[in-house]
Order: sequence, then C-alpha cells, then structure tokens
Amino acid sequence: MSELPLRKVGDFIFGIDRDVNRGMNSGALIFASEDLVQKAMSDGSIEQLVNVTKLPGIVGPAIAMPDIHLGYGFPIGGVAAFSYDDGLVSPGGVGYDINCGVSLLSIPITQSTFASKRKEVIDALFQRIPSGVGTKGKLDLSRQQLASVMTEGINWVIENGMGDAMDVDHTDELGKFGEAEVSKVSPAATGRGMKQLGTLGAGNHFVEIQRVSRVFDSKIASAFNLSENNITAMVHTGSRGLGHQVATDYIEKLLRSGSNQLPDRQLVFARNGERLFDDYIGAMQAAANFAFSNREIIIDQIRRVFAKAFNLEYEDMRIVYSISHNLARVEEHEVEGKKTRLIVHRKGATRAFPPGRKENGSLFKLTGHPVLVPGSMGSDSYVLVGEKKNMELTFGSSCHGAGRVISRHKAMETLNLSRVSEELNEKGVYLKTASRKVIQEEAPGSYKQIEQVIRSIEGAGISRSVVSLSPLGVIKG
DNA sequence: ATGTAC
Repeated sequence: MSELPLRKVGDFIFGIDRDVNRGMNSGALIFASEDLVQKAMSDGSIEQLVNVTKLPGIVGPAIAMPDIHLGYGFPIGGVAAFSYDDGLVSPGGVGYDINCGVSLLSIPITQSTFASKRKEVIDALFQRIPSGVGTKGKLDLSRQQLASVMTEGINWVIENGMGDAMDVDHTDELGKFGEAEVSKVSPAATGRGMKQLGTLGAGNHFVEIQRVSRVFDSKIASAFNLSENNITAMVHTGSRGLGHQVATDYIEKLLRSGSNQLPDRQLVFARNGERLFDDYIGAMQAAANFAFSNREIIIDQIRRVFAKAFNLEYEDMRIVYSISHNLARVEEHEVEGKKTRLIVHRKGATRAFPPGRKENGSLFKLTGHPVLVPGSMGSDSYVLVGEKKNMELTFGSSCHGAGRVISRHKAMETLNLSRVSEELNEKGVYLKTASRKVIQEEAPGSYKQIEQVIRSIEGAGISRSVVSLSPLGVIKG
C-alpha cells in the first residue's frame, strides 16, 4: 500500500480522506497526539483502520482512539458504525474477549487505614479470585444455571447473593442485554463458561487496589462517590473462554459461508437479513451477559475480603461503574441531521455517553456516565466523563486504556524480569501473579504512557478527567 | 485475549 495521506484536522485530531481508488467507503479520524499518531502509523493499525472503511454500509468515519494498536482484523482502540438496516456486524470488530470491560468499586476507607493490612488483603484477594489461563472457578454451574446467567446477566448474580441491587443502575446496559440467545451459543462455549464464572483470566486482566490520588472535578467526583485518598478496587476482565469460543465459532462459520469480498479475511461479517447476523448478535449478547456477571462476582469477592478486614458493611462499598469496551451495539445517533439506527462496533473503546442520553443509569443521565481507563501495571488509572461534543465526533465513545507499544513476544525478549519487579516495588505496588511471564508482558514498558493518552482525549474534547487513581497492590493471571 | 496449534 502506498503511504497513507494523513492530515491534521484539529487539535489532537488527524484525518485520512476517503479515497475511492483505495476502495474506501468513508474516511478515517484518529484522535491522538503527534507522537501517538506516529506510533499508530508505524505498527500497521492505521492500515487496519483504513481496511474497515472499505466495508459496506459504514456510516461516518472509522475512528481511532489514542490507545490504538494492532488487533484481529479491526484495530484495538477503534470505533466503526454501520447502518442497522443495510449494514453488518463483524465479530472481529468486537474482539475475541466479548464484553471485556472494567468495574470500579469505591471502598470507604483511607489510604492509611488500608496500608496497615495491605499485604494480608492482597494475599486474600489472590487466594479467593481464581487467576491465570484456563483456571476454573468455584461455582461450577449447571447448564441451566449458566443459561440463566447468559439471559439475566447481573440480575442472576444479585438474586444469588453475590451483589447489591443498587449495582444494576451502575452497570453499562443495566448489566443485561435483552436479546441474548442461549441457543445460539455452542455446547463447546457453554462447557467452558460453566467452569469459569467468577475467574479473572490472564494477560492484561487484573484486580487492582488503588487510592484516589488527584481530583480534577470535585463535583462530579463526589457524585461518583470518589474523594481524595479514598480506596478503590478496579477489575479488568471479560467473558473468558466462553466469549472466546463464541468469537471462534462465528468467525469460522462466516469464513465457511465465504460470500463476502474482503480487504482482509479477518474482517469477515454478516449482513443484516442473513441468518448469521441475528445468530451472532444473540450469542454475543449472551457472552456479554456472562462477562457482566463475571465482573460482578469478582467484585463480590473483593467486598467480602474488605468487609472482613476493615469491619465494613457490604452495601457501603458502592460500584462506581462497570463499563464495556468490546461490543457491537444498536444505538440511535444523529447522522446528517437525521436520527438513524446504527450498529456501533467499539473494540478496545468504551461508550462515553454525555448527560441526557436515555441509556445512562438514573444518576448518570445528569452527569454522563463514568469512563474507566486503566493505565498499565504500576501506573495511574483515570476516571473520565464524556463531553457533549463526542456524540458528533466519535458516536459517543472514548479510549479504554494505555494500549500496547510492543508485542508480548518482544516484551519477553527485551524486558528484564527482576528489573520490572524492582521498579514496581520502588513505586510501592505490591504484586501477586499466577505466572511469571505476565510481569514482563504487562510491564509499563510494554505500554504507551497513560498520561499521553488522556492528554490526547482531553485535548480533542472527547472526555475530561474526573479523578486519577494510583495503584497500591495488584493481582494478575 | 485464549484449555496460547487444525
């Protein structure tokens, strides 16, 4: 491919114009600093973004967030909207970890109280929350129970004593997609899910205990139940083997059906009107409900550990929000002055609806809902809130994390295990991992600097910071 | 990300 004609179109905004000679059906927009856009140009992810513009039925530009990097077909850190009526859904635009996302719990103790029991609490979390590749959970559900989880989402978890009724309003989509179709999930996927509910997984998935280190907007911070030096717990995980199997199953089915003309076979899709379109959406929503429930159960374990260690009431530990960053969703957006139904694919990108959107939980209709952005291991995380402007610019989306800069393989080759461990120790972060290699693979040096990502997002006017969170301890697969 | 390979 000849060099892509990137041009600056605004502060922290770059564009690639539609070029029919390249087969593009729309342009592309990249929200990033000069430095981050150069990183994206060199790793091949912008080329992936341009491939997405070649798909039929795309509406508006293909969008890249500053944390963009290479993914399966679609880049991670990308947003692409398609017409609902004559558009498509693509499993690669959702990702293998369906409804991967982040939950944040506010715990009403201060840093100094936590410090006295830090090691004991982190060790207890590591002991109670199964972590690592292929790990089984303690629940071991029947097929019938798993079907309820996939249909009812966190409502099932709460009814079974592992959550608080108030959590529903603080979970994206109220913790349940209504068109989940259990019958569209294969027996192989179901079998993996039965053993894995309530498990963390591996790679970049984690539970982190943090303190609120800086408050940028005290009014919204207090509405979100966050104040300086108060303790938070952040969970990053998704739909585990179940979602992975759903993605594998449908990508395979779509490739076998083989009717699409594709710029890259990893972009394989189903058009609205085809059987696999409805089947995939039903299965994706079932996996999404599993992922919401998985995070809710891990939050329950965290609440139990803290209730015991600090003599707290379960209900005093409030979920700030539980957000999704790997989904395709049917939403209404204004397109050229007309309300239009779209399927918005966000892969490694979060929804960040500003105040006023009906989808937001009741509190968040006033404030906009929280955008949870974890930094790399050992660096700060951020809570942001969507700005009105992002409805026009990004279909109401924001970034999802720091974004990798070097591959897992390269991290193992170039980073030194003991040096990374020492650096985390010096920063005052207590780390427990199920495997050793994850320390290098997920080292801060494998990722972009979160501050650069946040500066880009704020500079482009998509979202603004509410608080930063600094890590005190972390458990990982 | 993932019972890290069909």
